[in-house]
Amino acid sequence: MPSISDMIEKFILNIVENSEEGIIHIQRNDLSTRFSCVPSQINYVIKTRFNIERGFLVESKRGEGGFLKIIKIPVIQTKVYLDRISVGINNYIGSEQAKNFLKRLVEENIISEREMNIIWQLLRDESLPCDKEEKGYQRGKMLKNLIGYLAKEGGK
Amino acid sequence: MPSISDMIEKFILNIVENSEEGIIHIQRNDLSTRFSCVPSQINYVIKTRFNIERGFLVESKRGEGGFLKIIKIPVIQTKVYLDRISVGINNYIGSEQAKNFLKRLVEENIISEREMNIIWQLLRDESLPCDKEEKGYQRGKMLKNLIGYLAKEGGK
DNA sequence: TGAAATAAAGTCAGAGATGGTCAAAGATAG
DNA sequence: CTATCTTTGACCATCTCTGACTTTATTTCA
Repeated sequence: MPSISDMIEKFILNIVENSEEGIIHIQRNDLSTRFSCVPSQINYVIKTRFNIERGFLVESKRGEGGFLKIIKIPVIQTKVYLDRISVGINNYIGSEQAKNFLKRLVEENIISEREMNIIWQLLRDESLPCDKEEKGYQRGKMLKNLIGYLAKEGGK
Repeated sequence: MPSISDMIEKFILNIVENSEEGIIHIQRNDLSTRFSCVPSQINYVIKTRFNIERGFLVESKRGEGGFLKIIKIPVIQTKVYLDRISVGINNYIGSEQAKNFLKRLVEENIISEREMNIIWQLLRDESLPCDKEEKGYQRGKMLKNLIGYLAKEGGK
């Protein structure tokens, strides 16, 4: 017996697969009404099924005209990057580890030197004014979303 | 479904883009009548979409013959622009404000579209898992460091 | 000429419309 | 029986829309 979350997943997946660009906009309240569940269950589905590891990027907007934007990215490519930086969910990424990862991306022609420098400016210690633990956690999130984008756009 | 504000934005943008000098005069009441909204919603659109971060100046006149004058700021020297927006970056930077800065950097030819997307992945809400106040503070730091780098390296 | 009327535009706080987070309770698989 | 997955609801954050009140400029007319 599939759970409601499974059905919601299928529903969204179907829309994504049938979209031109692999990019769709949906509304959280629409979905929760359609499946007679609380709105936050949609967040649960997003978090567990439409994450980077499964090959999706998600952005959203609140207020009138709000939406969830779900972007499908090539999951194989993503997995390769994720494995390489060894970032599991919620993993800590130190600044050295991040720098090394970026350097490898440059060596492999996935990002340019300049892009590496730009990224570095955003995730070096001085740009994250919080304690060490949190810095690492944030770098993890930041790099995951970056990886998602790179997997979708390809190297440059 | 785009919000009314989004449609008003598009409408104004279209007029600006099709103007000779990037300078237009419109009337607040005209717009609010056309879009069946209260006049103050036009102020809201102006404030959130035609602000300095996005590269616009707005002047106005009240009374008989009143108008809104919307000016698209022309591209200027990279260094001058970076110095200028550096001043605008205070402690707290919301995600919309950050996005506006980035869009403008693209228009100024200081960063590429791809670089904008990369940067966006690193400072959007979903990449900064902390509370609101801290997100804003961190974006400020991140952007300051980024601008410092760009000022040194020059546009691309 | 100067006060009153008229015709814009500006401000701001609050209501409305979405989406997000988190922890606890409930369900299920091994 | 226990670990994991799902469901729920209370509370939070963000974006948009509205209306009452204010400010400024022009016109009218005594």
